[in-house]
Amino acid sequence: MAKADTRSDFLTTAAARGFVHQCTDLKALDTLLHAKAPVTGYIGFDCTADSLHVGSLVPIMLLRWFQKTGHKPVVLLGGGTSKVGDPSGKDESRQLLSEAKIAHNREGIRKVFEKFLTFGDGPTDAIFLDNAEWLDGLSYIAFLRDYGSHFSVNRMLSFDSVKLRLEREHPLSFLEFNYMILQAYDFLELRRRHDCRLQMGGSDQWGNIINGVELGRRVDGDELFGLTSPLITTSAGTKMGKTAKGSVWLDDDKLSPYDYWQFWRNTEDADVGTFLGLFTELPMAEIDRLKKLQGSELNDAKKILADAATTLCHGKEAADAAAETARQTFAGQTAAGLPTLAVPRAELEAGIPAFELFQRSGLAASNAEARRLIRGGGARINDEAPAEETTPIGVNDLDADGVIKLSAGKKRHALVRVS
RNA sequence: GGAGGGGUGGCCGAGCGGUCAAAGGCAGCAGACUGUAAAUCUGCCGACGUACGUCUACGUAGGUUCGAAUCCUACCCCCUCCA
Repeated sequence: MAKADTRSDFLTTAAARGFVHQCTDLKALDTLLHAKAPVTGYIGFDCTADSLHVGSLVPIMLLRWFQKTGHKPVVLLGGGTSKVGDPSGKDESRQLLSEAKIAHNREGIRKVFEKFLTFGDGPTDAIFLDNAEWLDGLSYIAFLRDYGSHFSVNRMLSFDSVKLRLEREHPLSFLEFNYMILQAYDFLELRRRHDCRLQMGGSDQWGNIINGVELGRRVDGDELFGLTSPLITTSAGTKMGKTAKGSVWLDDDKLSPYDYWQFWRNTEDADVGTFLGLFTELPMAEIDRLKKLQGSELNDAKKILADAATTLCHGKEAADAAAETARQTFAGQTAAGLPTLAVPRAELEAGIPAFELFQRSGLAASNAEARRLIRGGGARINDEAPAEETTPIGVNDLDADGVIKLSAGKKRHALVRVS
């Protein structure tokens, strides 16, 4: 990694924390960032879902550092390119999204960003842009004539994003093939409209980014820069950001702060140091100390990671509550902060079969799955295994606080209350 | 437009008239071991029913057959080569 002699705050910090993978011209970029007060830089985000998950956290944090070190971040939402679909790294063609869906997604994503960046009109305030603004109005012939000659198909075919698809004989439509051209054009527009000089992104965006850098140079004679971050996988080699419940969303409507906290708490040993650098703002000296912890002591580092990451995303209060819920739960107590299922008193008086309760609480996806869970010995009701799948659970099982605690394995818990 | 190959469960991938809810792998869930870690081992892994069971599922729609993922017909989609 480029630890070299950078002088700018931004590159020095970004490199030390593990954000830097490749740069088009590290020296020149460093000089620019060091010399000029706010430089404008951007990262593009898809509008393919109505929220973002931890998979996008690296670029989000990178923009945050960009802002903190005195520069102006631009969040470019791909309202226009979402209508095309980025083929990078995917074998399947993306589904095309409707306008209404894209608008809905855009708002959800905006909400997430507001937690991580400061927006406004000031010189280093972040701004949101949507590339639909300039892409929607493009006229095909004019565009081809003005920019088409600057793209070499030979070259484009050599980019990994395209090459992979071709080699694996997966279909790549012309529509998708155009994605990189549009992305390159975005950079040009951003330079013209906002004097944006830097595009950042994941390492899978490298090809797309250099296209933009080159287009800017050829058309406007600008010196533009590209910077990519490593693609983060867990040390087990799997893509990060999946749990039992699916994606790890950054929106508390989609994933509770408690589950978010748990996600970080369950980080593999080998990833703790990397994650602390990327996903927290703890000083590097502290991180160096934490990642040296051995064996079970690393659990303390994981808690710090979970606290810090959850605070960034959901605020201090929610992080503390999540930590407390976790502490109680794993100390064998019944914590009030767990997900709760409300059941009418009459139903509880009649008794509900154990398997049904697990299904309704969300701990099992179907009755059949709940039954398997019980049969396999993974289910607990108030910390005791139910005798049978159908054992009726009722008012007698309520504890002193009026709740029944359900557990699926050691980590997944839920409460039942009378409504 | 012509010739050939192909579309199977979350993914990859076998099956090619019954013994197929469909091999195997990956992913996932649970158990053991641990440190709410990793690795390893074990069990589970379409839905619904306590259960012999029922329903849904092998691109789509029909057909042949006692019986089809497997055969036939039409259609849709993908790939390769030719024009």
